[in-house]
Amino acid sequence: MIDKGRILLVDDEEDILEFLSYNLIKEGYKIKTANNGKSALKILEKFNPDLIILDVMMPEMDGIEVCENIRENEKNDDVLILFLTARSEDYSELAGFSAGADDYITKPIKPKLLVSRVNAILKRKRKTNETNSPIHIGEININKSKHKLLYSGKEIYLARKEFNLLHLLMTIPGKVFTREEIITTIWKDAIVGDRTIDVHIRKIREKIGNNHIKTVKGIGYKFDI
Amino acid sequence: MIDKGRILLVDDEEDILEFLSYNLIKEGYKIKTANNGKSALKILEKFNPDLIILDVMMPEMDGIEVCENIRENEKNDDVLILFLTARSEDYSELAGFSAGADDYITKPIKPKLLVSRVNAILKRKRKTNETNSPIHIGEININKSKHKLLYSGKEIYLARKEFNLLHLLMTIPGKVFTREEIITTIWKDAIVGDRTIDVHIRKIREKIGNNHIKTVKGIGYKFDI
DNA sequence: CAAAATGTTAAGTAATTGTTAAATATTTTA
DNA sequence: TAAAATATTTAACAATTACTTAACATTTTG
Repeated sequence: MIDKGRILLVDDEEDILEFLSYNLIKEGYKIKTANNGKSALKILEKFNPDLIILDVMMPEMDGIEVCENIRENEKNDDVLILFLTARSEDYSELAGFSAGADDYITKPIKPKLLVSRVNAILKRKRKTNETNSPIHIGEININKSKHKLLYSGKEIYLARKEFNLLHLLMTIPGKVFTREEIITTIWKDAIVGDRTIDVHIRKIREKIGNNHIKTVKGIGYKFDI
Repeated sequence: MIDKGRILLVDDEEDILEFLSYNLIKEGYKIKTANNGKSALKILEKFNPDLIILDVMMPEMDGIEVCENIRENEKNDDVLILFLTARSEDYSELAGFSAGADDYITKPIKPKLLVSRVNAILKRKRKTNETNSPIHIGEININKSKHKLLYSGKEIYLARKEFNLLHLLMTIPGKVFTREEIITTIWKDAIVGDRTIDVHIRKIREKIGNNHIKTVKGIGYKFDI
């Protein structure tokens, strides 16, 4: 089955984690679970989910707090957060939204509702992701509208051409972009010499290391994780 | 009472319109009602609501259709749409979200839930929409409606263009505003020379230091914390 | 191994932005 | 309303940064 997306579930009740997992795996999502805020934050670093489903009521660190923690780190700008709240806790919606939540679902959870909501929110995400929104791959975070590149959370400055080039490669990780594609995208109609791309590639590699941009001889370059 | 926002209610049942109106007027919202999709679209043109509450099940044109109609027109990009759906119609959420709804409430409607949901969704909107509300970032406090800038609590005077420019950059911290964006926002259609922006930037930097406004060569300027 | 393609360097060239001070505009004040 | 005070824009030039090139080295491929 195709990878529809990655979801991190956070709840202190094992039953609920299982219930959610069961229904979402059936839909084709990749799932990880955490039963408290701390371990959620830990898993978050490696798992790079598209969506976090977060119970508001948890011992120690509640959902609101976890959410705020997540949002503090710029790296997580583009992860979606969905709250689980008991129907009675009306107030929590307000606090939740201002803490940076994107949506919420009330308990008791109905499978059909859950699934349709998750599908909807992730569909929306994919749509906005295609253009200018931040791309997050592995340790690398690139945000075109902010012209900002984070590598392991550290900001690295790239000049305009370098930035655009890296961004282009990252829009479709794994895809080999031919030299021609690169030229027409980054340089439009300008005519530039043969070594120009290489020099830019070199400068990017100088800054982010040699592990990500791979040369495919005779064709072009690609970004790999 | 202060104008908290404008809401358009659309339902074919008069009882529900009254019930919703009663509860929302009590909260300080301005209300208009329509009992079918056609008249809703008509009212929409003049009333300019912040939020439309839309019943899914209506004769002739159902909520989904109305919603799609609304979203077709770019003018309505920023109006929020909230669906009313009977509990059993789970499927409608899916259709609703993909038609461009922002949230939904299930019938039977509980007043407290309704009100808190509406408050929350409109609060979120105001927060993102309100260009005039004070912005507070780090040591800097800028208040457009008062034309006042505080730096570490101390007032600093900025001339109008300087002020508008700084304010613009601060509306989305981190985002790089291109020179073109800046020109069209601050100068509207006026034609100004190439160095004008730089001079203003320089004056702002003179007053608040060089640590906040960053140059992104070839692109524009951004405000960073 | 030879040809083709890519990598590397440093230097030259181009493009962009910074800085002044003076020229205009605009607003305020008397 | 005229003078004074401020604000804004321009223009000339300096400084900085980005980009490209060219020459040569290295790697890959058939």
